[in-house]
Amino acid sequence: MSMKSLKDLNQAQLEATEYNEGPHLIVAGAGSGKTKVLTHKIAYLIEDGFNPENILSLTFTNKAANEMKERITAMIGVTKAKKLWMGTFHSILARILRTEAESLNYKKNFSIYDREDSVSLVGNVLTALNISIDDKSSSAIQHQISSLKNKMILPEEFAKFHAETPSEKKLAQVYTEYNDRLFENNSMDFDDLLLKPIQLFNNHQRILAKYKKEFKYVLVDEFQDTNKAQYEIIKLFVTGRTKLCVVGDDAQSIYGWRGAELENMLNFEKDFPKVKVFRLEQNYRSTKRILKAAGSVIKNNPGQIEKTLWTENEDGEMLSVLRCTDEKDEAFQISKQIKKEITSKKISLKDITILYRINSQSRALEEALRREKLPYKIIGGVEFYRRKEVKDIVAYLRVLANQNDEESLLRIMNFPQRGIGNTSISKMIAFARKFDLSFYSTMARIFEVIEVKERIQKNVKQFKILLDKYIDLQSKLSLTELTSALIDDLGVLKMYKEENTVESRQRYDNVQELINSIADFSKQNKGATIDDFLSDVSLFSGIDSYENDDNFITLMTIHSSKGLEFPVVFITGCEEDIFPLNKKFDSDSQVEEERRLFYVAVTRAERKVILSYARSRYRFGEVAYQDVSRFIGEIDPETIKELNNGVRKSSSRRRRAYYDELYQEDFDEFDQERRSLRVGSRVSHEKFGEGKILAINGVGDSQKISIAFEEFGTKHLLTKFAKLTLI
DNA sequence: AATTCGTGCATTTTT
DNA sequence: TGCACGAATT
Repeated sequence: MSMKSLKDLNQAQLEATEYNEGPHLIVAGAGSGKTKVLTHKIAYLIEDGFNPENILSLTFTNKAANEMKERITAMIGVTKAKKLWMGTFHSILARILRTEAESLNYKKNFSIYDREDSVSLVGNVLTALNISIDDKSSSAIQHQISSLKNKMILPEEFAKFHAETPSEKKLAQVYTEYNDRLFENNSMDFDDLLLKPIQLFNNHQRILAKYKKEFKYVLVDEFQDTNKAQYEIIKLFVTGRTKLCVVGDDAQSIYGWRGAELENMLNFEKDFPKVKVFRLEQNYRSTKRILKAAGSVIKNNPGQIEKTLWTENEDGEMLSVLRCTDEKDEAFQISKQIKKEITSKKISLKDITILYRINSQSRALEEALRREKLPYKIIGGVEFYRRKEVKDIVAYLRVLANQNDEESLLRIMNFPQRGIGNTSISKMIAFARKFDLSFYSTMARIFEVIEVKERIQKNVKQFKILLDKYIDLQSKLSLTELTSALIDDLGVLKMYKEENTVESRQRYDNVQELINSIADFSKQNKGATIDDFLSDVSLFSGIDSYENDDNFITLMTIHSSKGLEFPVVFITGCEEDIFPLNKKFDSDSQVEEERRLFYVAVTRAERKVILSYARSRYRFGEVAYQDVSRFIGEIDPETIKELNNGVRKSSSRRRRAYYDELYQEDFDEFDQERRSLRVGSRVSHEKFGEGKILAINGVGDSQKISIAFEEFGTKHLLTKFAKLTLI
């Protein structure tokens, strides 16, 4: 072993790093250093003489890929590191697809539709076919289509073998048309980026052979989250001679809803005989208490890969629970706790994260943090590249790159307003379909579309001239110059400035920011084309932009938090119907996935976990009364305590600033209830008579209470059944 | 064709 | 609650 750096690996990590024979699976528990193993493995291989361009390393987020690239660059230098094939499944395959597009009868400048684009295309298809399916939204139908694609069921197969009921038959029709339109638009959706390569490789053995020869070592991170198509691709690349290393944790599989098949991991040993399995079980992140709590919850899931996560870290603090009246109170109490943490314990804001199950929970939290003047950053939510003004400009770039991209073209027809309304557009679409033309070609022949008013025909003509000018300029200007000139020509900045509202100023800034980000991209990626930039934009996700440099509290969904760690973690909304979500309709397997999500949330924490739940919450426009999450009940009572006994009284003046009188009543009632449960209170029990509370352990239904009764001695009772009255 | 107003509906999670 | 979409109005 030549590398010094291998010294800081533990025995299990070292064995996994050094093993480079046949297919192997590394079962890596939370915080067990799997990224370290992956990066060391790659660096070690290259030092050993392996060609970096023969290594394919696949991750799920760009962020994970970038992080690995950085670490490897630090170890082996930028020249070699740059040659690695390293990225998300989607971005690597998009790259391959651009190279091989012709073999699929696509042009290499194809557009990539994100979810929003796909939904809008589905909407257009529904209108065109004049179909509705059980009153489902286009977004629901898009999701169904996406699920089919994830299972690798193509339109023909679905129509032939799976579509039986009338709704299914209609779905088949929509699915078929949707896919045809994608092809005509020279566009692919996210799922196509996985499906098309499979088609490509199956139909062109020579192309497959080329990549098989290239990829001599394939590494896959977050293997538990691969779907059927991704697994298929891995299998295509890997033959007897290829080396394959997959890393994952079945306990952290949280993308079942997106088609991830945990079975890929559980059955890995069946698909690849003579597989060698390594386990990373030592956790370096969390305290003993946190691991115990997380373990006590996840053990309620059957059928896991056997492993025991342990740590040499200290016991640590108890996990704590904040019981709150409603979502506003929850946000307020969390702010209070944060202030306490930063003043008393030298914890800075960037050490703290607030996690939630659904994005809509962030609103109340944001409001409270703003009021308390606590700086925060939201990861995900409405992302920069998904904002209307940004998407509008991006749509222009897409049309410049790919004139067949009808979705983008329709988006900008009347942006900025040039008097081409829906009526005229519908007429043009009708014309295009009738003569089997693309929308763009129809624009060239606008004077033949006699249904459109003459004045508007001229506007269309003008618009076409503008587009052609920039299509031509593409080859003469840099991407940054092109975009700046275009934005200038469109006059959008001027438009936003003149509007001069809070919103328009924001839009102004965002468009400026887009120009900056293009300049930045061009600098980072010398020689990159407009297609490269557009690929990047489509495949960008909120978490990719996360950097923990500035001093902010981080807010995000639990899904986004995967792979990250923070000293202090707040897990909010621990209520039935939020977390786990939709308990009424959930199958066991869905609850199990929610439980794994809970496990992910808890194991993000290094030192402290604070769970919160609200007794009531505004949902669907009305107050819903919430039950405590079953997951809180599953946590080992020895690791958890309630935090906010008596918090309310001292803060009543503060509270008034937050709540109207209606809430006030509720609080006082709540105080009464809390007071009866305090340690030291005297209580009376039906059978055992009077006594004094010695201790309260746990929360919710599993809460236990110890009482020293005068005549019957000390008893440990479940609070739920004890029927105690305060004396 | 654009603006304004009102109704109804929605909430997972994301590459 | 608040957003998106459709009808009504200018």
